[in-house]
Amino acid sequence: MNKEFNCPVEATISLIGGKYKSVILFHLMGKTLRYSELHKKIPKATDKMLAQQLRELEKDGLIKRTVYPVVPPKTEYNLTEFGESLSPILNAMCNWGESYLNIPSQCVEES
Amino acid sequence: MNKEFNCPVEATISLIGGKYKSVILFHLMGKTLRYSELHKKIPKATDKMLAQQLRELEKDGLIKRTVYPVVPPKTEYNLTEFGESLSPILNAMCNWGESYLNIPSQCVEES
DNA sequence: CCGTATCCGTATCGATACTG
DNA sequence: CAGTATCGATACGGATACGG
Repeated sequence: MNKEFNCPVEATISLIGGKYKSVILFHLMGKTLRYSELHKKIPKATDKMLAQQLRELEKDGLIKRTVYPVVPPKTEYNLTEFGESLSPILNAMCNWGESYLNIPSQCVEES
Repeated sequence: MNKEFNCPVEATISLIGGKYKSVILFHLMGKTLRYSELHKKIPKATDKMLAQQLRELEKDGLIKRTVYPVVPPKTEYNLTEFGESLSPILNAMCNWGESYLNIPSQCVEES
């Protein structure tokens, strides 16, 4: 697999371009969420997809996964500093989607 | 195919998330390029991929394709206003890729 | 020059079932 | 609760050949 990129844009997309990756990252901005909370926010993703994308984001150093050895199980996800550095991009994507695609904003969280 | 999105970010990615789409859009920002010029800037893409992604971008109203009926053939691509509105996102992705991934910038064009 | 057509392997994604 | 395992469909992407 070729991991060299000619263009920064291409490199960036390779990290956040997955079907649910940018959405996951967006929901985790400035927050810590449990697996089930994350899943509620992205209902269309199956467990398989969600777990897989989370593993990749973790491998790429964008998110941190914390497992609490309790019953019932508890796993929390949050962005690393590296992940947080994506905020300008994620916010730009959210704003654009709202403005130009008229997507109802469930991104700007209601409390 | 489900075209409804829960989140603006997801909707945005669905338009620019293709392997070469964001790179194409980026190279066309504020410019008009011929097919061959575009291909030179994205050498890794095959003719098939480049043409396919260009068709999709055209279908989604992000780029305009102009064919000149001359010999040899001449086809030019440029962003629509809709496409230009993505500039903040594309620039953010380029800046981030340069800053955090240390990709040599061939994005900021040398003349 | 600007593509399309065909074939084909791989990666992505979904559905379902199951588990500590 | 937080996943994994398995199977299968389809989309993505590359190689090559060809055409107006």
